[in-house]
Amino acid sequence: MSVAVENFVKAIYNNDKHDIKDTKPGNIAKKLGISNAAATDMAKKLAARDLLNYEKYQELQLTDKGVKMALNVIRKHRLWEAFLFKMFDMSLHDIHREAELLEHQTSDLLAEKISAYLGHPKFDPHGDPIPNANGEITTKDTSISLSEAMEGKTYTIARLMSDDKEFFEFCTQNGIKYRNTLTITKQFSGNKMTQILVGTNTIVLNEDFTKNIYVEEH
Amino acid sequence: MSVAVENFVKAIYNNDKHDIKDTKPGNIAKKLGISNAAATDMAKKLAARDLLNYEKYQELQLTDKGVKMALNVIRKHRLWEAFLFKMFDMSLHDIHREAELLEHQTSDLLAEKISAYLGHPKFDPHGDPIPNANGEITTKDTSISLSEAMEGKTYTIARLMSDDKEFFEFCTQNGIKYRNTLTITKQFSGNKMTQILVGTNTIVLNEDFTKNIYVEEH
DNA sequence: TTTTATTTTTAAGTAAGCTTAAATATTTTA
DNA sequence: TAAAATATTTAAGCTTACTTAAAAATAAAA
Repeated sequence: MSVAVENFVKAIYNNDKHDIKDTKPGNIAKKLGISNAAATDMAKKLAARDLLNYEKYQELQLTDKGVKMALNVIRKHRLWEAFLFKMFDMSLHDIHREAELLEHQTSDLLAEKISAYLGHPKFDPHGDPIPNANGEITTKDTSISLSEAMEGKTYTIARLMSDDKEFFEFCTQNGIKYRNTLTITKQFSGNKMTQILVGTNTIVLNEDFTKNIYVEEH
Repeated sequence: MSVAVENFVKAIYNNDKHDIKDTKPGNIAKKLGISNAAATDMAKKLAARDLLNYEKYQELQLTDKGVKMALNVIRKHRLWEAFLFKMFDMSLHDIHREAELLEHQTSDLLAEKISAYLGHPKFDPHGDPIPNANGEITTKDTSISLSEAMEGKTYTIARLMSDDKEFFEFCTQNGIKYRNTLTITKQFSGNKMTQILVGTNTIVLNEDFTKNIYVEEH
């Protein structure tokens, strides 16, 4: 299974989970930074390998086999994140970047060794759940996007979902991290801007940032 | 720099160091498990990129740039070996296999973090020297192949050079490991067979194994 | 030294993973 | 609902990293 295939399957899986459901080739292409034509092409090839269902102009749907592959890669990614986070003093963004590469070159054996070393953690440093060796996520996710949360309420940060370096730098600088607490002090004009309180810091976020922050009721 | 290029350059470097010097495409091809034609092809391409000097029917010679690339990859390989060896209970062969993959997906930053964590080690678990971040090997190598060592003498094991799983299993089972001591008790018919004493074990090795064991005078 | 065996090189071809440009279908909006 | 905008697909083409088969050169053996 090549890097391109693993990334394609992973992109569909992640998109399916977290975006406004749009798994058509164009949207996957955008996530992967490839052309629409390349994505359509790949979709056809993966359909032939029973990793996804493809019908012209329709959404791409992973088969069980495709989901299994995605979860296997995601497991390795998140284990690497947890491991690097524990071992080395590196930014969340740098850790993410390393994991993005290492995930494709990690045997199931090594993944298991890392998992055991960490005490089989259920979450990575962003708060994302780590699938077990069978590709099952045993924790249930009750988190909501901060852009959908309610003014006046206090939440626990459940996940930080982003590939963007600036987002993580911003979070680090402002105490926005996994398991910290925040309160929504004010929402402006249809949730386009959100004012939050983290520790003693009052911060105003726009939607580009709030949509990446997932929280749970306190 | 692709995996194929890194492995090609690495194969020339390693071969140049340790084999009866033969860096012609055919020999490199054999090491990499590709066809002679593919190796010739690659040699021409890498010559165009100033990584090696290529002249028809002649030995391939790495340029300074090529050596630098090789040492950068080798550094990452050996750091991973040292790191995995320290962290996890895995066989030397499994560790080698993981490192063979991870070496190509490791940033200089991560390599430096691993090196620092280990206290900037000078040798990996096979006894191979680890180049520093500038691609310099600061230790001088005075080891010789066991197949060239002398009967009756006692040596310290300096390096175990092999990709072969059975070789490492054999070594592990018989106490043949980095920094252990061995004595050559008998040599047979022009060094084709060598009898050694390791701890309380007497072992007879054929040349396929002795050529992979490097030793230093005691 | 000449023949034979081995290597190296060239040539032609393949698969994966991309690209751009044009054709076709779908979606939006007026 | 028809026109305009957008997205998807098809088609043609490129690069990398291989392959096999044949030609050419080198190395070994008689």
